Amino acid sequence: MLFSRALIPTVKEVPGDATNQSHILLTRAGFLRKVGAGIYDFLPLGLRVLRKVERIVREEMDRAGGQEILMPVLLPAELYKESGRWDLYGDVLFRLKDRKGGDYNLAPTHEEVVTDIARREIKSWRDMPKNLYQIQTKFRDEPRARGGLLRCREFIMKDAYSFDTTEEGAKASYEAMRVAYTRTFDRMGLRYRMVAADSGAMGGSTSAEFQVLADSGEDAIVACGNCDYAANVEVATARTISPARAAMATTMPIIRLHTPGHGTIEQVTTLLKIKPQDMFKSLLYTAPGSPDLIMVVVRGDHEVNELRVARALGVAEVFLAAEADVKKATGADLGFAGPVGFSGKIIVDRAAAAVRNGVTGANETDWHLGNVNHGQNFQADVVDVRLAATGDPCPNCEKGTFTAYKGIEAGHIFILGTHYSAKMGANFLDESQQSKPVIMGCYGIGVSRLVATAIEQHNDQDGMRWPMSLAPYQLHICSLGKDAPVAEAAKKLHDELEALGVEVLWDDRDERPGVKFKDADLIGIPLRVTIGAKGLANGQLELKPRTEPDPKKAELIAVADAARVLADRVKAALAS
RNA sequence: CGGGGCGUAGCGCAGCCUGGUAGCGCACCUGGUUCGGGACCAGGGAGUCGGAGGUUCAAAUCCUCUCGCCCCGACCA
Repeated sequence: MLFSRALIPTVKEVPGDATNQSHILLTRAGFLRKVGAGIYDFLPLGLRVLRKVERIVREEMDRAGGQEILMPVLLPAELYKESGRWDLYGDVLFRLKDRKGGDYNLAPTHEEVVTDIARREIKSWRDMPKNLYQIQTKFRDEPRARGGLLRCREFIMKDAYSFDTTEEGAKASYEAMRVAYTRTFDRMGLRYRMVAADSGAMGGSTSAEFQVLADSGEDAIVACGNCDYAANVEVATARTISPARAAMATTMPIIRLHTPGHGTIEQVTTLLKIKPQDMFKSLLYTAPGSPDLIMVVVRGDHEVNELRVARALGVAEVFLAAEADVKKATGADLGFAGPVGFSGKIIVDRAAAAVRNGVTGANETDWHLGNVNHGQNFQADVVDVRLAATGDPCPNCEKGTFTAYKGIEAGHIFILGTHYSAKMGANFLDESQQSKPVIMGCYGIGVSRLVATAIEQHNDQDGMRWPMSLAPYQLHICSLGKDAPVAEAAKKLHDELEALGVEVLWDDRDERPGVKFKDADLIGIPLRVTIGAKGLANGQLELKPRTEPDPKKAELIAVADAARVLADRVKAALAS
């Protein structure tokens, strides 16, 4: 491809609304343009990367026994009404009406549609196992689209669905997908962890997320330094160290502490010269169906795991109470809530329950209490409700400790069981002529999100650094100056490489060298070839990998057999 | 959903407080000089100031409504 003919609108200025590297670089390098909130154009280079991601995903799904299908995005509401998600999905579901006033929605995912296929086409135990997948656009009206391609309202996803006759079969299907995902992300050169995850509203028994490690990620995960255990903090078990210590300390009589204007943990610890782990942090939550606020108490240095709070209360989710409600329930301003004397239900985390002679809010503005002890000064249900964090002991091997990471969820695999098949009547006849619901699994990969995710892990101050497997082109030729021999040599090399099956971008523009080098670094094609008049006079051209930080460091290659040598380099990089 | 902020040329922004001829940088076009890490000089084109209504002799500027967009938060009470 000739740069002069391509649409590659690079810009020097950082887009005003971009906050993360992938969004900034995709925009600056001319891969992506914003159309609306969470809605984007893929320009030629961006689409080429997207296609590379799709190709790898497709190859690995096919290898694992999947069959590709294509389901519609526009869905009659009946399907989602049948599964109950027409109501459950709430505002996230894009809804519309046709000219007759009939209800429709845009598909946020396709369990209902694929289950509809299954109930019509999969009738016998002989028809299974099956694995159907598609690469298709999804629509979700996110409360807040953000991060460029990382969280969009319209995005491209690979979703696969497995159908089995038995639990064991479903587990085998799940395992095949796990292996396929590992291969997929390995081929993309990503650093990731497979982590235990919440099955959430999906209602399945087994699920795991593939989290690509990146500081810009929205998800928090913890991983053991000693064994393979890794989990989303939502589900990680945070164990408490030596509860025996608590029993040893003698309790002291409660005291009142004047803390005017000091409401936060940080302010109180500074004022009283104590450590956060000697404080009780009290948060108030509302739960659907419960008129009263629930107080959750964790140690001052810990965070509340809201998912676990919800589980402990037997509800789907809980919400932090509004400021006005907190004042009403405690009689004090924010920052001075505490369990002593609180009349409502209290849940205390196991670690907080072990705190002896701790400090907490007095439910009176500008006052705290000292020497507070669970069991003596307040009663509460003891439940593990805190988030796991760095340094916590691993519950799996009991030797290692957790390290916390930020991750971008790139894939999620579930065993769904009969959640949808039972509800929608996707049944089959087994060998003994009994009708049973098929056992399903579902497996997603965020295809368009991966384009951005790869950049989050592969960039530097000059631009993107694509792995060969995802690069929009494999080799970038910069021809410098206007000398006819240089242009001729570049054209010859370009044509020869294309004939050898190499994807080449030749910067043939009438631009100064600096402009070409800056654009080449920004676009981030893994191999760059420079052809200049001086080198050409010696029969040489220069090869520089994008990952080489020294701009002057380049390998000299004889022009005579450059095409063959370079094609071999590309092949080698693809194979590694 | 709560809080904050922004909509002015293709992009990034100033001007608004204190109403009076719409500006800067990048990009773009023309000519010239340059040419191995985002050149320089000269000239030029390009904007219903998000939209609607109002106040006023006069509105980008003040008021009301509305649409769009961004950030923070959905936590440390």
